[in-house]
Amino acid sequence: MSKSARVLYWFRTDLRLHDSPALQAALDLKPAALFPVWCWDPNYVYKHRVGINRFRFLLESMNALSKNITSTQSNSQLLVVRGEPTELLPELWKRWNITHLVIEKDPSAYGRRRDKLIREAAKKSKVEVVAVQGHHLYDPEEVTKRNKGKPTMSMSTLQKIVSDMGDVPKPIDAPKDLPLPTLKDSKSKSLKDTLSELARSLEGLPHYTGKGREGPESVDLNSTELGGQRDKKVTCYDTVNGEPSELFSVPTLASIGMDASKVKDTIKGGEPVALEKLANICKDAEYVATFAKPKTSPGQSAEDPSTTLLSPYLKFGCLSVRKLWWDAEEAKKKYKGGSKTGPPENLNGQLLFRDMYACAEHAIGDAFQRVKGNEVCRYMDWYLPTHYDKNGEVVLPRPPGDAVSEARLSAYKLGQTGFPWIDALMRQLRLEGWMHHLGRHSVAAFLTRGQCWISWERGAEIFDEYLIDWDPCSNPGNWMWLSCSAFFTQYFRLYGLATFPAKYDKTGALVRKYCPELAKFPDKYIYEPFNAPKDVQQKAGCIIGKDYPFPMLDEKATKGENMERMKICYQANLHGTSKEVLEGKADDMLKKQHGFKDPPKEFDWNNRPGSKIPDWAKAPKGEEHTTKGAPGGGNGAPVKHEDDGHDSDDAVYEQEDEQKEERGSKKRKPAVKQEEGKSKKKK
DNA sequence: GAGATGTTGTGAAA
DNA sequence: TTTCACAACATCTC
Repeated sequence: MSKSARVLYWFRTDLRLHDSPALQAALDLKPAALFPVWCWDPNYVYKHRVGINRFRFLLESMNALSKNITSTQSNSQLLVVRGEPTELLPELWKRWNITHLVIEKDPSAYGRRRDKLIREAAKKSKVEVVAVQGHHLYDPEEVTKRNKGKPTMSMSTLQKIVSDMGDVPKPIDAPKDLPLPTLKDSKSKSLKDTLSELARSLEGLPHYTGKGREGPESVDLNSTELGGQRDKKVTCYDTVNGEPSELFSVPTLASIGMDASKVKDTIKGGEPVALEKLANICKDAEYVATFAKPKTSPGQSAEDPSTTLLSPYLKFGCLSVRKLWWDAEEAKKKYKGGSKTGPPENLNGQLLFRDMYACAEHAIGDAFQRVKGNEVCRYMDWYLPTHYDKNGEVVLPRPPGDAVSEARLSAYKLGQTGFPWIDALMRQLRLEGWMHHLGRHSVAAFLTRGQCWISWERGAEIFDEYLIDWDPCSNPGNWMWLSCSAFFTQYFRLYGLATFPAKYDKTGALVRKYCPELAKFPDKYIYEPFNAPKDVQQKAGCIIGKDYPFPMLDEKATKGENMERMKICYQANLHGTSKEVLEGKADDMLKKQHGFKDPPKEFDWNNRPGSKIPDWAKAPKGEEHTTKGAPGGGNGAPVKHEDDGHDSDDAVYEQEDEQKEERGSKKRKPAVKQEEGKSKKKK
């Protein structure tokens, strides 16, 4: 049987050749032919929020993989076909006489939904499917089974389960040879011949014209209308297998309608880069052996990170998680110094957290990315929640929420909140597609339970769009953690917008880098330039309220109100699957029972022009500071943005004077007036 | 049922 | 630099 096996190896979550148990399983079939395929899925192009940086990283990784395949087998390469996998793959099986489809298990909810359809199609086509776990340390399916179908909600739970599952498997080497991707009666002598033959075999296939099978057909989540980064036409689906001059080639950024000049490619994709980075990290045995995540500084940039910055490579499978695990173990052994760190704070512990979120997501499914229907997610009456239609489908674009929250979300996304620490982090994210884990803590807590009281779903969407390493399990998992919706409950622990970064870097290097308009402020005021006396601001060449925005809210006041509000929500003890939540009555109930306040109503944008904000940090032309195009849509609230910052000088000085007066009493002037009357709990 | 524990808070006091 | 109160959560162990 195995002699005549003809394998289609479908790459998805595993853009590598080293330590790929699935690829090994394919080779174990001793196939007569092996087709290394990437199906350029329109659902990923249109129906997932993916920004330029993640697409760039993915395309680089695909190109690197293709090169790697060719250097292993000169007459092979990554065969990129463009179309809906459920339609296209069955055609390939038929035309290439495929007997086996081999895949690395994709444990995400979307992956499982897609693969279920593929399995059904394969059954009809009499193609055998071989699916092998390889993306995590342990198989989320197996862990969930051992946890009786329940989500793994704590590190100790996960550790207890996996302690019975044996060691993490040792990594295996990359194959030294690969079978050829040739047709049964092939006469090809070269890669070029092979590609031509394969292209001829696909003649007559219609090219894909839709926007993916998932969700409403017309919706393109990455279009600029919906706040995305696609401003040009998608052309990658004009052919099934690429242009005749570059058959089965990796698409370009331009062909997915995105402009590469808009991002900074600090983090390069690909398996070779990943392996080199890992080797360099493991050379420093002390670093690996004493690594303690909470002690690493969020104030360092991607060029000189305090962490490994390997997450993007794990996300796309450019790096095997088992290789990282065992190389770290080996490095640790070499360290003869004092005390070594252990899980959960060490490197291996970080990988265990990744598994914990994957296993939790596996048990919950699609709802893991949302509040509603998510049994582990505590319900809070956040502003800007996700809306659903009568059929329970998410409404896109999202109907507008209150104007102030929309405006705050927009400023947050652009890094123009008036809080340097938040703005530097958000601009770093937008520009480079990465942010230190503790920086993510800061901005996530700020948006949700800390200051803005905006749903973590909105924050997760922004991360979804900008982060290279976005992961369907870790990202929502961490947003629930930081918003105290799940996994973590100590809501009285909150990150200060100046105190927390100052713990790591009193000089504010990250702020100076990403908020250059603030670069000349003395250390004392770098995280709170709005507290600097007027002469200091003048000397720094940056007047707050004119060259850099005034803070968009009062940090301490919102902190106090929101903490009280968290307490009330915890007492109400509603979750995503509570009856009141599913029936849409939770907000009214909470409001009635606990006297919650309405959303804030005033937002004085005239005092937030920010004329010295660098061009790259500004909103795209025509979308300056409008909530139109906020993630998931918006109401286009009347938020004004003055590019030159001179139109509203009177208002600026008025505010500055008030600020000066209040400085004596160490109280900051909030940009948003406080609501009349405090919320009162009834107990 | 009590007490300890939980990767990653803050600010004052010792 | 370390320790503890803050006002207080859920979960795990005994």
